[in-house]
Amino acid sequence: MEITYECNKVIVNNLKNFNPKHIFECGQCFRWDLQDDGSYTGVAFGKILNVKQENNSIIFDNTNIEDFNNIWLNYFDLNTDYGEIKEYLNKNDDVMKEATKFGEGIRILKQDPWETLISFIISANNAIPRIKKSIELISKNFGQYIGEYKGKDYYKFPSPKDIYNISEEQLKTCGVGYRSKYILNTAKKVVDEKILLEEIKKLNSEDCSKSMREFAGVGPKVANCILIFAMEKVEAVPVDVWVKRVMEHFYFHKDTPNKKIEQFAREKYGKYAGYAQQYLFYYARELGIGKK
DNA sequence: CCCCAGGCAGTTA
DNA sequence: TAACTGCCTGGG
Repeated sequence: MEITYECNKVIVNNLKNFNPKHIFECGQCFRWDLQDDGSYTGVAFGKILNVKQENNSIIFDNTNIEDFNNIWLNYFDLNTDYGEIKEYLNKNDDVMKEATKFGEGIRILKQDPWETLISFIISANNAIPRIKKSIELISKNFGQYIGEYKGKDYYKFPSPKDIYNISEEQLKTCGVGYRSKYILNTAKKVVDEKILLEEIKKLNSEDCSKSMREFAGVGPKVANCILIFAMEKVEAVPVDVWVKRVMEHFYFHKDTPNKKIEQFAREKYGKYAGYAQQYLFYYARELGIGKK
């Protein structure tokens, strides 16, 4: 990995295991949008960034050295060796060999806990395009304006206090439906009880999950998503319909309870079970594996 | 028109 | 503690 700096952009050469499409379309994030030139523009930690792959380079546009080192290096998990992870997962597992080849450039983003908490409450029983639309509207309507990039305005994801101060009716205009109650309750709980998600992040996997499930609208699957995508618990295995389908298709050959699938994955893939889940999810969803 | 989507909470037995 | 059911919304 060689990093060079130019005016308003950071270029990383020879970065292995990094593919913007795989990263942004593997279901872990909702605020990155594909542009006409094949790049992705998104907002994270209050900053607008554009990511483009060109030959052997990844170009991070609209940023500088400080932000790259302080935010993006960690956000994109650039110090983790995904080659080693894949090697570990692929051992004695032909399905995983295919899945890691298919989503070779996946990286688990280290996202903001609050934004991830609300985003995955919205994700329950919902479709990705609609989740994205709701989060965009919530940010636009209730988040702080950041600036414009290539003719489009961008907004921060609203803070707990920002959401605390809005009504259920206002929130429903963002298309979240019955989840509005959960979102408002969660904002109220965080503000009133002065909950520090960064402290919860320090807990072990089990306690962290327990804490998250105290929020309305957070069950086992959503909690595991928050754990892996924001709490750095890379052994967490969210079992959604796609992971359920792919696991039943390749390993169980029959209808299996989600809990059993989670347990199986954690035993089979150990400390990297969360990564395994992510490769399997992307593989299954893109190819429609197990879909009736 | 009907169907369902990356689950959850609330209610039964 | 497992099984069952309704649920906002909008695109196919």
